Amino acid sequence: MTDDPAARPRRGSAATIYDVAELAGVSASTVSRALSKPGRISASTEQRIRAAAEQLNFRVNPIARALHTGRSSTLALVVADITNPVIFGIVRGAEQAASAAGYTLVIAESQESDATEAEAIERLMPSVDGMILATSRLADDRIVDIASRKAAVLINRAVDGIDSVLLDVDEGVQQLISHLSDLGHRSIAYLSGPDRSWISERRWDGLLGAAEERGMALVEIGPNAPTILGGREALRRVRAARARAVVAFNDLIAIGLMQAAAEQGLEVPTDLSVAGFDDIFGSELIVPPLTTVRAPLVSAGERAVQILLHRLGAAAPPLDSGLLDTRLIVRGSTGQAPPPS
Amino acid sequence: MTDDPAARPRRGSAATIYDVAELAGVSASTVSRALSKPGRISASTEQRIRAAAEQLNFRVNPIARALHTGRSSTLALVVADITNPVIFGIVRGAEQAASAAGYTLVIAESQESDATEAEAIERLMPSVDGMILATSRLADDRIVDIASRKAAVLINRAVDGIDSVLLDVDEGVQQLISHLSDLGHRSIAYLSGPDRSWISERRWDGLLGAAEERGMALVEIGPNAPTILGGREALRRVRAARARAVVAFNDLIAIGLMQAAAEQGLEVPTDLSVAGFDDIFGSELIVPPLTTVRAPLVSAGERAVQILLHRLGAAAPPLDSGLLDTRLIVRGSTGQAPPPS
DNA sequence: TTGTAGGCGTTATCAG
DNA sequence: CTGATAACGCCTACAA
Repeated sequence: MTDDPAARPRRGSAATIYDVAELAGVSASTVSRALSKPGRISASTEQRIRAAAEQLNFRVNPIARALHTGRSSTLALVVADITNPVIFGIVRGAEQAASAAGYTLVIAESQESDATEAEAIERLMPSVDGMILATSRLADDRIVDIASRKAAVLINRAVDGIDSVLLDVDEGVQQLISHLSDLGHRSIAYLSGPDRSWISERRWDGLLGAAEERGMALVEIGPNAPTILGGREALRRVRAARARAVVAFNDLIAIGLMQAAAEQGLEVPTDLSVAGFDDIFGSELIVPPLTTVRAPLVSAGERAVQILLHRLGAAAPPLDSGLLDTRLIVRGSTGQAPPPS
Repeated sequence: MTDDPAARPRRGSAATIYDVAELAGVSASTVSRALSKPGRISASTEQRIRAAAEQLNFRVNPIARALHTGRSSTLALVVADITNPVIFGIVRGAEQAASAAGYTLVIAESQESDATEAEAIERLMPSVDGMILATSRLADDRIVDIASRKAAVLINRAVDGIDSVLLDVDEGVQQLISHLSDLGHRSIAYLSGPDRSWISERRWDGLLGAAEERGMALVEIGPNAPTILGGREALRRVRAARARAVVAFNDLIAIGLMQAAAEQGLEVPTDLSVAGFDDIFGSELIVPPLTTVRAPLVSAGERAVQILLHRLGAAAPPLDSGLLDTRLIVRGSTGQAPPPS
């Protein structure tokens, strides 16, 4: 006696399993089973259900599923600054790995502020299955706390007991120092990154060790904002230090330094050798092209997702679980040390 | 007679409004009200509820809320290629505007494939409140279909009846053509973008109009992949065409062309003037720095989000609703036309 | 193999 | 102003 609404979902909104069930003449739970665990259901009904779902253009509602299962098939990637080209590679790698596994990636930017970062994390926490912290400004204990509540993986930072994707800085740093040494440099200035940046300190440590080995002098100039502007502003102190070879925390700083140097008539690499880290887009575009320690950023993003998926039981562990290699890319910004004056 | 579990939520998982309610000695619905619409509740109970929520470290579960309200406070941004620097600005603007409004941004990459794009959209559709299609490869009718099911806004593409953020190409193009004309160029080659790219055709149309006005010759060379490699591969045809002034679909193509030209001993801008579109990161880094038509990408991303939020009733309409201005940035890659031979 | 009956955490409706 | 109660769409014991 009621009219038959089976052929279409109610009022414009998306079809539900009930609509499909009605059309296929089965119960909603059967539909649910047919769609989520194929094979555990009679072939003929499964056939009918699939046809009905198709006809209704049905999609499971990930939100409803997530509410019940507690898993949203969503991963969060938290970064300090989206405009930093270092992030691009990580984002790309993570996005590809995530979507290949049927996961969605949400991106949050902390804008270099730990308060903003903490807030973004809290906000995202209930709706993601895991978090990737790519350039966290958070203190170790905050990170431990986060990881205790949700699967988490760090990129380029180590905290005891927390999964992380680490780069083998030493490898590239050794190559870099040896390269500069070969060019006759005996003294190096390191333009450090932001204060309390874990990765900046790792790079500094690596440089320190490598410089000591070769009896080279090393001074630190910083902290510097990890941006082109940060590099430009560092020139003054570089000149004051009479540095002839500068290693910057990242390529952005190196590029800024080179720009400012050029404006003041300083020749790179004749008067000043400059090297960076990361090998971002743009590093080989500038003149002279930048000598830099390349980091496999895309792989880092990929691996972070793989680790997370493995932790979530949604994938096999990453094939290769060691450190990611870094290596020196020699281009034109480093040259022979000027003769001692 | 039962033990009192009020002080902590059950077994490790996050606290719910019931936990808060129990601790505060009120009902769950009161908690819900107190937290979502402050003021509509007695000050004292609201006080107590807030304290209890605080103590339990309670966060509303966005998934549960979304299931009931049908709104997830999430926006999707669909792009063709994350590695394309044009996207960076859009992502940044969109992310900032979204998170400022308490919205989450999810990013999906279609990898230049319309099938992948359609799939990503279908997958995201049920769990977002709106979609931004930034570089869609989809046909008009598919887009219309999507927009009929979910709030949608296009960037850099117009489809009848669909909201979009458009750039005033003509403005920048006029300036560019007039600039080249002033330099004595009478003939221009346009390196077009991907086949069926809406924006490439708009740029072509603009160039055509401006060139006609000035009686300049214009030829199209393409289609080209919108990448550095695409630009490199175009050099051969540029030489064959004896072009002295080239306008590339985007900066990436322009940069690739300049690289290849330099390798073959062609001087820019002496032998060849090159200009691009977008003013991406890197355009002013290369040598000579690239003359380009700047697009306000960050603003485009911002405005797309604003439009969406307005459509969703979550914000006021964008203050300025006209076309976004583009304008010529003259740098070193364009120069005097060589004397007629 | 299939159906029934909760329940996931929240909000909205409707009484009180 | 506050408290029951019923959805939201899906999944999963438990029954049949």
